[in-house]
Amino acid sequence: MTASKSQKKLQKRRSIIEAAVKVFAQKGFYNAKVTDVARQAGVADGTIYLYFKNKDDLLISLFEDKMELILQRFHSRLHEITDPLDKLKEMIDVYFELIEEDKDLADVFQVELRQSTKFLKDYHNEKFLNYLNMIADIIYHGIDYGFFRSEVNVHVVKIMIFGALDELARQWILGADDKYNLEQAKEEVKQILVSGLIKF
Amino acid sequence: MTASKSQKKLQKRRSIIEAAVKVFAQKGFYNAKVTDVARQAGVADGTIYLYFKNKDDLLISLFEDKMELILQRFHSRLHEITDPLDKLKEMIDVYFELIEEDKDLADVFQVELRQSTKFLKDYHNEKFLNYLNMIADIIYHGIDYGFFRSEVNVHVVKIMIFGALDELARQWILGADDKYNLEQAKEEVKQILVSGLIKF
Amino acid sequence: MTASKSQKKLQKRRSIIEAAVKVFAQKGFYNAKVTDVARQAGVADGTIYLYFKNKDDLLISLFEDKMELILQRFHSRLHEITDPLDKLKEMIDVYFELIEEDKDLADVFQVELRQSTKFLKDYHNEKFLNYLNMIADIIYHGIDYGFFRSEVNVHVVKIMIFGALDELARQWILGADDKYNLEQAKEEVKQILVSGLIKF
Amino acid sequence: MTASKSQKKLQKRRSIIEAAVKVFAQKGFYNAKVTDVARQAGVADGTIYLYFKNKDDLLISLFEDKMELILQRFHSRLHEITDPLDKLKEMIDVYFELIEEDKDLADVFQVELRQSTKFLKDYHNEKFLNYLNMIADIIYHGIDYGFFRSEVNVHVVKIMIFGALDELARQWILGADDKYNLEQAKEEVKQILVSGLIKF
DNA sequence: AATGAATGAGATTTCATTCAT
DNA sequence: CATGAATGAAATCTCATTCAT
Repeated sequence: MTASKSQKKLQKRRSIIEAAVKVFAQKGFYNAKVTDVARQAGVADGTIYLYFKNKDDLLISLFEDKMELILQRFHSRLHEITDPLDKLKEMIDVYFELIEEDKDLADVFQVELRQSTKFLKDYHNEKFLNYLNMIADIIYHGIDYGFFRSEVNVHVVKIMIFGALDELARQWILGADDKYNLEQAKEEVKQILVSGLIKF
Repeated sequence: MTASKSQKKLQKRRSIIEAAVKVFAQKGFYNAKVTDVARQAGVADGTIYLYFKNKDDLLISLFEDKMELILQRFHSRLHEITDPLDKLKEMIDVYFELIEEDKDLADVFQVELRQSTKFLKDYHNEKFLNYLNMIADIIYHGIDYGFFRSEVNVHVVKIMIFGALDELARQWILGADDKYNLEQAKEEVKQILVSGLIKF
Repeated sequence: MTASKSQKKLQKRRSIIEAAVKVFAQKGFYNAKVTDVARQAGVADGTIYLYFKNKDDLLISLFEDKMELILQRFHSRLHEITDPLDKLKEMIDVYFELIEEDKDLADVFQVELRQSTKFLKDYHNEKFLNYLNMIADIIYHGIDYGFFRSEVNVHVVKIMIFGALDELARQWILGADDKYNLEQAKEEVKQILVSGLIKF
Repeated sequence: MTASKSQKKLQKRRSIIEAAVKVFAQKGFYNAKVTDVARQAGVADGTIYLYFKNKDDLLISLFEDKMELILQRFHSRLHEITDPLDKLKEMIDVYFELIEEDKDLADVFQVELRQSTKFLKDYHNEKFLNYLNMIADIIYHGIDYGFFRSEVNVHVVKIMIFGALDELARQWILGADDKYNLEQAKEEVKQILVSGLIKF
């Protein structure tokens, strides 16, 4: 009984987060009203506060929950690949898949995630660091296997890669231009990164 | 007389923008109050509204004015360089110089501007496109001179480069980690991009 | 339950309108602060905005609600009278009764409503037209019964009558002079109008 | 020299009042901004305050100046007429002439004048009383000459007449209906008032 | 647990008025 | 005398959060 209750609670918590993703993506965190999220989730305003401490907490929880899922996805798709180049390429594929799959979620990646870093200086953004480290691990793996230049500054490169992918995604989402599709972007990025990292 | 008058007006406009950069960087756009900006600029609240339509307009004006200066800086530093690799490298140098020179401005560009829905979505961002095109021109120049692979998808690459630089800057500004200094980042980025673009 | 709920809402809406009548009459629409109305109604400032879109809407709603009641009063008092002269006289009696009963409401109608440009010009005033038409109907009735001159320009006369009553009410309310009481005014008006309209 | 200076001053004062009439008529006193009046008058904002103590004073001055002119007009047109009926009819003619001549001025009569009565309770509206008394004098004159019923309550009737004319003017100005022209209204009013007042 | 009406602090913005030029 | 940029008090309205039902 307690189990089913907590099951139900989790369910509702999730549906509020889902609503928040949608609303925050559409209006931005600051312009989104708690009422908007409540209406989207089909609950009363007050109900939000039974599941989250306040609006800020909702953003953080949203971020953590979603990031968790994303990290799982990366892990499950990458952990069996041993070839370093394949691993890097697969990571890029998974990234663009995620973007294509859920534009709203992508927006969370693009904008809210950014904010949250600063937003709460105290809040230590562990999930995001895990994400960056996953990229770092791919590079380290490539260096260990002798595919990538050993003098690569992994810390810098992981940020570079994240930034590059991120910005391509943003431009695609904003639809500011239709001069490229994600497929082309994907291939070009792979090409540049592989050439940039590989040892001759 | 008219000249000195409009000179004075421009002066004040500029000082309000300078104040806004400082305040927005410190508190974030949404948490910064118009009063804060006014106090920082040493003017009355109402004065802000003699120079800007509203708070959003202040942010956008800030962006446009500053971007203008930045583009000028890039132009004056790059237009005489003909060697494609030097041109790319110099662009990266200028970029990081700008970041180092004015951390507050960098913060507003990197973080606060991303938060303004209006800015991101509604506002048609000509100055930003000019910036991206400047990067594109450097690549085209390299291709023309036969230094870069001719099949490079310039449109994708310019976004990649922008994103990579941007993210490195943001991470540095947020000071999330002090595992790298800008000097290291600069060199690593040059290395990767040159290797990634160059024709063998 | 839904009924009692909406009952309660209506109750509060009404009490806000009642408070607005009092406050607007006392300070004038433009000088009255929303806070004043809220305090008078015993609610928080924000509550006003749960029931009315804005301050203007409060004034318009006040007018519509009250006018509705007034029209009902006229109707219930006049509809059974068939003698045209009695009908005209009763209308005048009811009018002055209303004024005497609620001086504050009268003031808002006579003075404050005139100030709201929006109200006077933009707002299409159906309720007010109903009111004028009620007067017109009384005249038509008198003409049909052969009591009033058949060549009377009803459209002009209804406005005249409205204006005359209205101004008498206003002067009485403003208390600019205490040279007459409503009773005297009532009789004089009846006398003049009847003599003015009657067929010999 | 002092004379010509004060001549000039009067000129400018008058032009500011003229501007105020236009602006207040268009926007209403409360919605009109001092800047609007200044621009309309072709002077700087601050200049207004060289001629009037404040915005309220501008309204009062406007009212007094205009009322003065109006009273002069009535006087010059009525003082030579001795026949009471002609006098009453001429007054009505002059009234509608004034309305037709200057719609903006009419609006001042219709709306702003109203406000001013309450607007400043302290301010004793002498000019307006003069106006009402002019009407009263016409009635007294008619009674003295034995044309009008001697028991007429002049105080009430003067207000009635003012109200009736006023409302007809307002309805015509607002153009709410084009069901009557001023000519028709004029004749109807004369007819009713004469029949209402006359002694048999 | 859920609701949603009510709260009230607080932010943006306006505009009458002043005063240095 | 005239100007108009600057002021800053003050008002409307919003919205995160609470709490009685």
